[in-house]
Amino acid sequence: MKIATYNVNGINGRLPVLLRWLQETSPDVVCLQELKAPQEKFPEQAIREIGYQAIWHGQKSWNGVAILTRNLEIEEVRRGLPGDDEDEQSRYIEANVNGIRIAGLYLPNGNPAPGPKFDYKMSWFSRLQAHAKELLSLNEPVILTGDFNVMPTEKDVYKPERWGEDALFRPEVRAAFKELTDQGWTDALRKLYPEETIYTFWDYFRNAYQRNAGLRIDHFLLSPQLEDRLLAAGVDKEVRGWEKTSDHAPVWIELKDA
DNA sequence: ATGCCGTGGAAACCACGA
Repeated sequence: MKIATYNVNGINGRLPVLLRWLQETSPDVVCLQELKAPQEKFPEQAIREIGYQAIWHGQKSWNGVAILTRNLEIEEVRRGLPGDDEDEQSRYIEANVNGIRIAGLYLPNGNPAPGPKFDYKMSWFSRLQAHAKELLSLNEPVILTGDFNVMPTEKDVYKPERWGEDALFRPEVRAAFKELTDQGWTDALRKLYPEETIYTFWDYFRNAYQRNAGLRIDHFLLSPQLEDRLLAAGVDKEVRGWEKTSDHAPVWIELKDA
């Protein structure tokens, strides 16, 4: 089973790219972030026509997350991360698919830091840690995936010395990510490629993609029940070079059948 | 070092992203 995550940066503006990528790579499950569309503007018909069903949590202008599947039933478990009833932002959706609990997330950016946006990021992060702990206690196969807006280590940044104060790389953010993984989650891409330079995002300007000035911020975290089922993982880097493309590239893993 | 690009929505610019 192939599972992918893709921050599309506007699902309607990006629809031709998304459909082409889905048709060329045929992932079984896809988590999308940054739909930037209200609930009723999700392009369900176009996605259905190429063989995918979907659940989504939209929001006007910003955020928005979805889970797509091909020939697999989606049983939605929750939308919205627990721990703050006041949080209106659409950044989290969770479902059971083919015996796996899949959480698709879009962790807040947090810039500028310090400030209220950074505080929101850190509080969202602690809510995620708390919920992730709950999910681990199920002792079932669970995947946390999406745009974490965190480069976990210096290897994940093209120029780490320039990013130390940034909300994606500040020490407390990296510490929060480590605290999360230390619960027992496996960073799937790093497990298979411990030393490689792997990026999932390149800025639109300064020819970042051409210079490979990238960041690794889209991740797959696997519960212990999935560790031995990880067959392969990668980044569909060429998609970042397409016309009218997102600033993120799709990331995927392949799992052995249970 | 930096929103230099790009999106969406409202308004003919602004908020936001990483």
